[in-house]
Amino acid sequence: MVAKVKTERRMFHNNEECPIRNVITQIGDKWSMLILFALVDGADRFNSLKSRIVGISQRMLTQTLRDLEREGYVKRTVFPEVPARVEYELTTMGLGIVKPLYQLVTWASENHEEIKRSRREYDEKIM
Amino acid sequence: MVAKVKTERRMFHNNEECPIRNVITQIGDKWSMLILFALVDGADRFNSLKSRIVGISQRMLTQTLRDLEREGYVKRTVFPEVPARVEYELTTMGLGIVKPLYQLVTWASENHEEIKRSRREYDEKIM
DNA sequence: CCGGATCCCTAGGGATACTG
DNA sequence: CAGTATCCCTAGGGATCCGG
Repeated sequence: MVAKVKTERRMFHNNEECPIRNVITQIGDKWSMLILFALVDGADRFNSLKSRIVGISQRMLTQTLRDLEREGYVKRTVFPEVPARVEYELTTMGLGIVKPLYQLVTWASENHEEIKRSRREYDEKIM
Repeated sequence: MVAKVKTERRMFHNNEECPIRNVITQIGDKWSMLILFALVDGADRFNSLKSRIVGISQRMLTQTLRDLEREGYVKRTVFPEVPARVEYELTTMGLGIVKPLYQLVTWASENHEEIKRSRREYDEKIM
């Protein structure tokens, strides 16, 4: 069986003490995973990321990159050129978390048709 | 190498077409994962879940359970007794998604000290 | 016991305009 | 180019009270 995530059938709840919430809360936001995946193939610059991650605003790209940097997933490098050039790349830990995330994405890809079907079915029952 | 999640270096963005966002958005909320994990060992009743998942409100437990049911992860069974008794259990698909989620949780458990360290370091640099 | 219905408040996040 | 700073609006979610 899989490892326990609870204490005596009592679930963690405090963000500080619960690794699940503590880690997933950050990655679970709107853009973090997409940015991590966008960096898997190697370093990239701000505006390149912005155009590749369709729909993200400048504000959220900056902010999420800062958060990912703070968590230790992303390394930010400023090249003192004119105009400024900034590159972002995954750290070892960033590459580390991407692996289990891919497991999830793979599962999601394989099952999201079934999930959409389940949603439709549920919604029909309600109405 | 891992499977691509992008199209020609262009990331998915639309929730309808992007399995990542489409699936993760749902379980990425505040309580879904905790509820799924709470049901791994078998079916459980509403109030039992409520006391085991410390900190969850009645409102959010109900709502999240409904969402999980709609996604197809959880089956809800009402026993026509007095007082009413309702049991929730994982479906096959619910058990399915728990596996990759555990990969993530395991990773999180192993790395969240390192992450907390990274946060402290980052915050010190800023101030 | 298991919720549904309300009220309310905050954090997340979009749009836009401005800088080194 | 790579941000910062504002404004603003909505969705998430807590607290509380009511009902089958």
